Amino acid sequence: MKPINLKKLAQELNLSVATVSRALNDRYDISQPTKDRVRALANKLNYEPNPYASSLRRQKSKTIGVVIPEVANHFFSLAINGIEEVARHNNYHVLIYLTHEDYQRELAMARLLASGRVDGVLLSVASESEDFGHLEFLRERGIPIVFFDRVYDEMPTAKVTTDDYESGYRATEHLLEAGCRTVAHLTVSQNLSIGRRRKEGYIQALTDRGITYDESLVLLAQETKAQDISRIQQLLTERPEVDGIFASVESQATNSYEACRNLGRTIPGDIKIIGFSNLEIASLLQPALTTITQPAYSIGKEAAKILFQAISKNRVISPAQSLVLKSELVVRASTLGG
Amino acid sequence: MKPINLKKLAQELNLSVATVSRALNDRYDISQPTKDRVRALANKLNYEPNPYASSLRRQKSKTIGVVIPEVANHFFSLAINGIEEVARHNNYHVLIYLTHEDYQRELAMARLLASGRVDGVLLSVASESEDFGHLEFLRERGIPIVFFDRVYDEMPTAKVTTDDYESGYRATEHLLEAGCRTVAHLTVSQNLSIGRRRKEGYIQALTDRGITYDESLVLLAQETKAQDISRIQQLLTERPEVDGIFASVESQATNSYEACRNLGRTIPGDIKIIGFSNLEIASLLQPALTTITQPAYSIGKEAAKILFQAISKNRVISPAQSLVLKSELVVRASTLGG
DNA sequence: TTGTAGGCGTTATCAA
DNA sequence: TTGATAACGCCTACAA
Repeated sequence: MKPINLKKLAQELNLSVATVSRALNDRYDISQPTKDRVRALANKLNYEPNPYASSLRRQKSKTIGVVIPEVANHFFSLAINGIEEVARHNNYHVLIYLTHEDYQRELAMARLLASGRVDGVLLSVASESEDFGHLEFLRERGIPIVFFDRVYDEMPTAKVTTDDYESGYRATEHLLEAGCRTVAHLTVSQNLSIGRRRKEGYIQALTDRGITYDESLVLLAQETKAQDISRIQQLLTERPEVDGIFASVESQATNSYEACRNLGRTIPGDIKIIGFSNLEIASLLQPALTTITQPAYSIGKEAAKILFQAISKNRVISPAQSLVLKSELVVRASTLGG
Repeated sequence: MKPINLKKLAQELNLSVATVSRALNDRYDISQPTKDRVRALANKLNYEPNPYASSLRRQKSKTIGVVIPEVANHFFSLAINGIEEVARHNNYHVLIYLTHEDYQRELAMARLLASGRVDGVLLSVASESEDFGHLEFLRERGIPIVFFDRVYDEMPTAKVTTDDYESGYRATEHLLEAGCRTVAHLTVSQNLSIGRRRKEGYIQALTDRGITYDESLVLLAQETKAQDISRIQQLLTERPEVDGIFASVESQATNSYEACRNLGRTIPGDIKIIGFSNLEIASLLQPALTTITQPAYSIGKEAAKILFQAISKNRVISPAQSLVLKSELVVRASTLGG
């Protein structure tokens, strides 16, 4: 069955297509009786306007694009929740794109989005990303972009992030105060803003306590989980003095647990662990994991709000609209004692 | 800057719009030199065709809709990974809709999708759902639907599910073999196919061992996590003989952990727990959680494949295309001993 | 091999 | 208050 369209409604009602369209859009220049008649029939026939015809004519897609590295990750899925809520509230649709941390895919997706398919983009950059020419291209095409969590610092648009530097500092400080002397740092690509800032906080916290920063204690996440675990084990073996681990991403915290278990190291006895994490069940781990928890849902929500402001007012987004939300340190058993 | 369109390319090249269009679509009736010229300019100007104009004309949206109860859930986010992979492979875009288990939202989303916005729908039903008239409506409009995991049994279309009955049976059997005498069952709305089947497996496993099914040992998930935990505690307190819990959804397994902790019950000593779960870190819990793990990624992938077959061949989907994948029982510490 | 013209369904402009 | 018409950008008969 073909979907019903304006023409059919108009025929049935002996009205012009234009009148039917205006009636359905509740225009002031259509009489109430006509509106009622039109709406009655539209309801009866389950009329739904063709969104693409409408988009073409109005030059509005009523759709936003969300580009993220992955979805099987608590941080991003909570952020999507926030985004979806705001989008629905604005009667917008949400297209989702996963880069899988691949810069080439991010490039390709930017191209796809430059065609008018979306009215705006929310993006968290892939760790392999290099520059942001592809995103400048989007902006030139008039498509506003708001970054969340992982940003290109230099790009002049709004970014919704957390206090990564401070959180990195606090995490490290917390380990040191718990009695750690040698703190390893597991982080992500230093191309990423979050990777750099969290590490800077780590370094500063060490420095403030007179500990020299030792680059060989820093590990970057690899391709696979198995690789990561094995490299952590290698580090812990080669550097037996390591008694604290600050993981910059959730996966590296749990990888550290596995590495410790494999090596027979106890947590927090031998090694204390803290990690950025949005795991709901951090408290059920053995031992319960001390976390830096980001307000993931709010990040998504606020980023979307900024985007929709720009879309509805048709204004360029200014970097001044950026927001920095606070993460929370939740102390649990994995950093106890000392 | 306005996006470039066919007309501008045509002007620049002194060709007709039609020729440019055909050249870009690599039609046989355009000379190679012309194709080369057109492509060169299109590349230079970063031309991207307007997808909505194209959709309108071709009556194809190159987009599918994914409707799920929530995204902050390992099962669904892994399924999305599978779906996205297949979609990208087919050069399709993915719209995502979250019902938050609300039937009204599922209704509203079905309406939105009936307008030609998508060429097909992948759906996992909301627990509050009642009937599927809204989805039949979609099908009548020519939009194919494939269900995954949570299905409307009666609707004549393909469903990709897991062996829920058998898994429920095995989970219960496993607890009994580990020495449990009184097994509680935490499940979801019995409107849901998965809720019913898993419970049937539970009942049958009990019956086969001569244990009478006791309805008061079955708890349905509530609105909030706090409510769920408190009801589990209430059950464990009123029925101190309960020595095993079979949780039909991930959240209820971890809720059970919290309830036991709050009551000072030890796992697996006092109570053994098994749960459906896609938690990667089930093994890091205290104690490690025995799980029934669904092939979430494959479920998403297979469901998407069936959908794209129907879309590309323009054929109605038959229930005969349904697939039942196997879940895996992974025994860990939470059901040890006996 | 290329161009002309019409239409996909909707909305905006102008006229009645 | 309503109708006729053109246009959004693209694709495809049909014509040349």
